[in-house]
Amino acid sequence: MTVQEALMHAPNCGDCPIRHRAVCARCEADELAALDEIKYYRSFQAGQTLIWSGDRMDFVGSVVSGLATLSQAMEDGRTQTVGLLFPSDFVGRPGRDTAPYNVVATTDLLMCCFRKKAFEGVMTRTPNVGQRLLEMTLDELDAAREWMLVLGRKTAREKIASLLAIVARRDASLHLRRATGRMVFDLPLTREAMADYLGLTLETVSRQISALKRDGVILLEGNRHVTVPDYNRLLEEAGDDADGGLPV
Amino acid sequence: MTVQEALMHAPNCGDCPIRHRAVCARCEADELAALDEIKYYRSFQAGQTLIWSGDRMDFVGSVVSGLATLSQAMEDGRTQTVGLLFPSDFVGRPGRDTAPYNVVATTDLLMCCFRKKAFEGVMTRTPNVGQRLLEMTLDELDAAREWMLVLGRKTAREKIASLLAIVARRDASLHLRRATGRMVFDLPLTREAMADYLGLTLETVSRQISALKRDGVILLEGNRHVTVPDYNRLLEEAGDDADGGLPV
DNA sequence: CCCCCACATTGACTTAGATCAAAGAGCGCG
DNA sequence: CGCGCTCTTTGATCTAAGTCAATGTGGGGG
Repeated sequence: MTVQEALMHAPNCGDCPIRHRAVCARCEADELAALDEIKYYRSFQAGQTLIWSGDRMDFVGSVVSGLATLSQAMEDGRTQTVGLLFPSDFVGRPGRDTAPYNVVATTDLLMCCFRKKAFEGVMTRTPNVGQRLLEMTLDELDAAREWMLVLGRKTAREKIASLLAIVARRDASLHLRRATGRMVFDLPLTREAMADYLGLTLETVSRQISALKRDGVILLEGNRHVTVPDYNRLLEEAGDDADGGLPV
Repeated sequence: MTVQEALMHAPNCGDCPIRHRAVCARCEADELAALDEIKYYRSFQAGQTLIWSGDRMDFVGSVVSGLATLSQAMEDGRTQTVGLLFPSDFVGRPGRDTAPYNVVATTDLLMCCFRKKAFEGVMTRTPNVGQRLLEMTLDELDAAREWMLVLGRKTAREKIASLLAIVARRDASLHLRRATGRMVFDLPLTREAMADYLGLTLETVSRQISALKRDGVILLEGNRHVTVPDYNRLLEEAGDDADGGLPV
């Protein structure tokens, strides 16, 4: 039985893999109980769109496992991914009722959801949820601004390295490891999804990944399985100073 | 006596030009009094750096008049502006004590400041301040993501048009007008500052402004004074649908 | 087991914007 | 009032990344 199945069938906040990082991280036992009462799990398949921009949003929730993207499109079809939603990240906005972005699962995805109305109720009654949400929102704002530097000023090679560094860091954090030295992880994105996040074409993504492989910055096994022999080298390639960007 | 001088000498929250949009917007009389007691004004000259990235931040505050930029730099000198701070926008983050970005005045600037400790105290006691701050932070997150689309996917011409549209919109909002039809305003940024926000070089900014002028999308008097004959035309040039981007 | 099909790579060529270089133009100060 | 400084415009050339076009490839279903 996978973690997903376990949670779908016998959900228990105490055992939840994102308990210590999600919107509920600061909750006391009674607050957790209030959330527990209104929560429900939903799973989505890779490629599925959870929410369309402009849709009425009647739930909010946390990513438990898998990866989703937030994206924006122009009328002519140009697309920009504006955020990656890793496990523990929060989806939705209490107080707004139409979704400003498309939310798309790029891998199979498990979400811990709350009806929006009910969540808003809990939020007004339990300050720890609202405070944690403010904190997470401020972190997301930092991440968005960090990414503005990537989009506005970095070269294609630096962009790829920056994305790999983020995925490596979040993967490590999920396994309670520090981001350092040799790291191994799976890329939860296709080349096209990477291009959409990096403001590049998929051809350029492919070429730069080949170049990083050629130069020994990364090793690939298949298209998705990545080994980074030296995380600091990767950060250098990303144009970050070696202690690197945002703290997790 | 200018608004600035009036505020410096006889500050009164009731008369404040940003009272209805700033972090204090939702405050009741008693909450306002609490903020009033700990507030003080500071003014800065165009070009002055208010805060250096990495500095200890011991105050937070609101822009009352003028414009500041938030920017990030790479070691090799590449710079990206990650946010514009218009009147009513908030600077600083309760709960963090080192500044993540440079804050630079691009025009003469008046700020309504609070010592961070004192502000944090007010925040825990008056829910309306914290809630308003969450709301403003979520709006800033939307703005940052909107800008990611601009940086990642728009052409130089569309980028310039997008920036002009934002400045026009914020200027209108400050004067309690709707953004529509003919609009006249001053650009609070040099070509270089525009380039830093748009992920372009200043030469490209200059060329594209000349092109927009040639095509009648804007009229210029001197380098800073802009007339937009038709705001919807500008939005089209920005690649936005005509009802346009973020609500103010 | 092997065939498909979506995903990925690679190559040849084009182009938007960067870079390098040289004039203009507004304005604050002596 | 005109000197000098900063900001801006414009031109010529270069280049990173985009576009168009084949060609590989690996993993899930028949």
